[in-house]
Amino acid sequence: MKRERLEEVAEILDKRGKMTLEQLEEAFPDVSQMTLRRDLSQLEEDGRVIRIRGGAMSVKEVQKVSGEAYTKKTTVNMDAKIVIAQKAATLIDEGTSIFIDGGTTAMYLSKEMPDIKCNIFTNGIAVAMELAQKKNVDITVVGGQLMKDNLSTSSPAAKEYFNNTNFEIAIVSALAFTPEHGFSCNSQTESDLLKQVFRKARHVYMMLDSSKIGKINPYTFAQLEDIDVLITDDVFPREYKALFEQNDIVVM
Amino acid sequence: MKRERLEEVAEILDKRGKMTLEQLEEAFPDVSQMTLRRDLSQLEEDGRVIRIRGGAMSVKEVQKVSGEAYTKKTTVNMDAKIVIAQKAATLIDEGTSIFIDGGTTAMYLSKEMPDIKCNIFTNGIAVAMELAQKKNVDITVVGGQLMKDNLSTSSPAAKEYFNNTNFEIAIVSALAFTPEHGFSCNSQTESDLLKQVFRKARHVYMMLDSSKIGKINPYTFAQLEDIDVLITDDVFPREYKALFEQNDIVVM
DNA sequence: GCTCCTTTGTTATTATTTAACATTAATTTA
DNA sequence: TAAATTAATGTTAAATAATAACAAAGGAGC
Repeated sequence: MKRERLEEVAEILDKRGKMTLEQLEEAFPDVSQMTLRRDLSQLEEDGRVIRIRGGAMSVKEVQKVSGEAYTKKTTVNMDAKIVIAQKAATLIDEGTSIFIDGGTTAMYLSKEMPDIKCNIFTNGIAVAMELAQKKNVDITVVGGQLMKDNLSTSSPAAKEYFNNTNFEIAIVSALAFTPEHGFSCNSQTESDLLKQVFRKARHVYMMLDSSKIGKINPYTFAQLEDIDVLITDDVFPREYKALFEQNDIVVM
Repeated sequence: MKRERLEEVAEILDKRGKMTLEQLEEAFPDVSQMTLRRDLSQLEEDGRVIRIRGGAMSVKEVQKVSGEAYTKKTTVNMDAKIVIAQKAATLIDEGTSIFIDGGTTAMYLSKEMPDIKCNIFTNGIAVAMELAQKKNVDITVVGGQLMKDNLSTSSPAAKEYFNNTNFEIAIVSALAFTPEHGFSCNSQTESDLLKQVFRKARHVYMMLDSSKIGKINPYTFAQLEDIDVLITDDVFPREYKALFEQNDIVVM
């Protein structure tokens, strides 16, 4: 109930750019002003909205106003990534030990995830910061050199460390996929780390939005047979879907 | 006169990200609040600033906020910490290898720091995210369990890792200090980590705002003789200053 | 010097936000 | 399932901030 409303408020603000509290009250006649205020506070904490006197403004709008092209990866295929992340979030059970990577999809996943008792290992510091808001989640961050483009860390030492760690699930995404080259990324040490994670994980879930298909990145970290479940969006090509299913991969 | 001030207001806002009117008044003691308000109105029309209740925010900051998970923890003694951080930032030279801790003062330090070639090791993920914006800085994040209150990580494995790492400078802060109990924090593993860092650092700089004095936290990680330079604010008690200087510590 | 115009300061008014508490709904636990 | 706990919402009063309106001060041009 609250969750949905929050989402709606964010959406209408993204659409209209800027609204006064009065306008928001008109749009949501069933809740009090105070509740809307509280919603805005929360959206502000999530970085989706800026509160201004008398109302609020969507961050998207601010970016437009400032005239700067916002070239971050966070916007590429963002809607698909959110849907994928929401789906993945439903697969997380209480008490499990999970590895999550540091990609943008993982970032959305950590936002959507329920606040349940579980152990999460991640190499994404943005993911870690997001998860830090959930009080039941225990977080362990992989150490190592930070890559500035995707805010993820990796190191040979971390790979060693994971020798004696086990995961129920590893939820990762790739920067690129082709049937011949498998799933690939752009960092050697990250690739090594992920290979090690897969060795220790009981199930591997791959989040792959369709924009990644047909692309190749330098370091392959997984082939079709390494993964168990594929979570993707609805424009995922049919022939690829068949290919995955032939390899006993559940496609969602 | 007006033009210059407008420019200055815009600059300081770009730098500090967000300021209350009160802070602006401190920064511009010669003009009235109303004038500053009018300045903000104008900057808002120019699209350089977003006015929020109680102050304003630079558009640049808004863009950052939208990318990051924004954990707002408006700090106690924030002004003192900023001054301390600014001072500490001047002590960083090109090409050095530096350890920075994960405290809030360190967070401000990473904002104020120049974008020069250097290697920074940190156990603070908020610090790491901030530094990620500087393209010349090479960042290594300490791995381990994340403490949600201060967004810092630590682990015995990280301590091992630092056995073969050297630092020119370690810049840290403490949660508490008394002459008898030394510098203390609230985490055993973090304390262990810092002790190890001090062993490998040529110089240790301690950032300590005066609100920390006379307090005690459970884990002592350093005594007076372990540190070389103390960076503090101007309400630091005189008798403590003498005490530090007796121990060959430079007080700034 | 004066006059017009811009900038700044002061105060009173208005509007918005926060805080505090009461109430209801939802979740957990026994 | 009911009781207990926690989270969400609503209501009101109090605090806070923003605006408006006007007065005063500073400058530029004559």
